[in-house]
Amino acid sequence: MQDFAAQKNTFSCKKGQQFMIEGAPLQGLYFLYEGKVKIIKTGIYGKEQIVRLSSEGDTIGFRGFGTRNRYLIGAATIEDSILCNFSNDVMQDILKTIPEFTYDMMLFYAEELNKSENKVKKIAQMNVRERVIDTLLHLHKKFGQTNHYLNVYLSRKEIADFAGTTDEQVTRIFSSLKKESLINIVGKKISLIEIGKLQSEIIEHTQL
DNA sequence: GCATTAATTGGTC
DNA sequence: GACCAATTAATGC
Repeated sequence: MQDFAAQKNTFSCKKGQQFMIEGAPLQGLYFLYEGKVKIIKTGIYGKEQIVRLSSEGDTIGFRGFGTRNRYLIGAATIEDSILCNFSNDVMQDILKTIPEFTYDMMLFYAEELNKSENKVKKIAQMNVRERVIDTLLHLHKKFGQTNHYLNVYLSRKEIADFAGTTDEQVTRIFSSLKKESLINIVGKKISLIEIGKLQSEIIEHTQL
């Protein structure tokens, strides 16, 4: 494994930088050392859909190697990040040489596919308010909360892209949630006050 | 400090 | 619930 680890290419990215572009030729697989990244799919009208978010230790671009020769998704940093890149050749060597790694990879794929299916279901079945709440809960689960504030700063637009709606809707839902004292917002910092209530609101409507 | 961008709010379809 | 417009707040230079 040491041999393979030597063949990586580490680089850093400033906030908002797109390092993986839709339609660009494959450059292997990325590993996120530090920072946060959003995975994007751009629609025909220039609308972005955030497919998933990645934090430290996540693998990015795993859908894009081996099969097709171009990426089907894009990725951009949402804060200053450090990434490293493994080329296709290196990846294939690793997969063919280390069965344990390949097995872990397979479990990882299965897991991600499951998450993806759940997300599709959510977008299709939940209303906007529920999707925004779900996004907040996801952020809470993924990045955690310190001093009662989420450890991630996303613009309204980015939250909208993730929830599959528009930034105006996100703003409106934020204000009503704030009025209901379910969340609190100070600048870009978001605080989930009544996590239990937020969760129950989603579950009630999901299990109908 | 000024200019650009993001957030908020109201309105229309 | 999306799109547009106007105002205000925040941010970059």
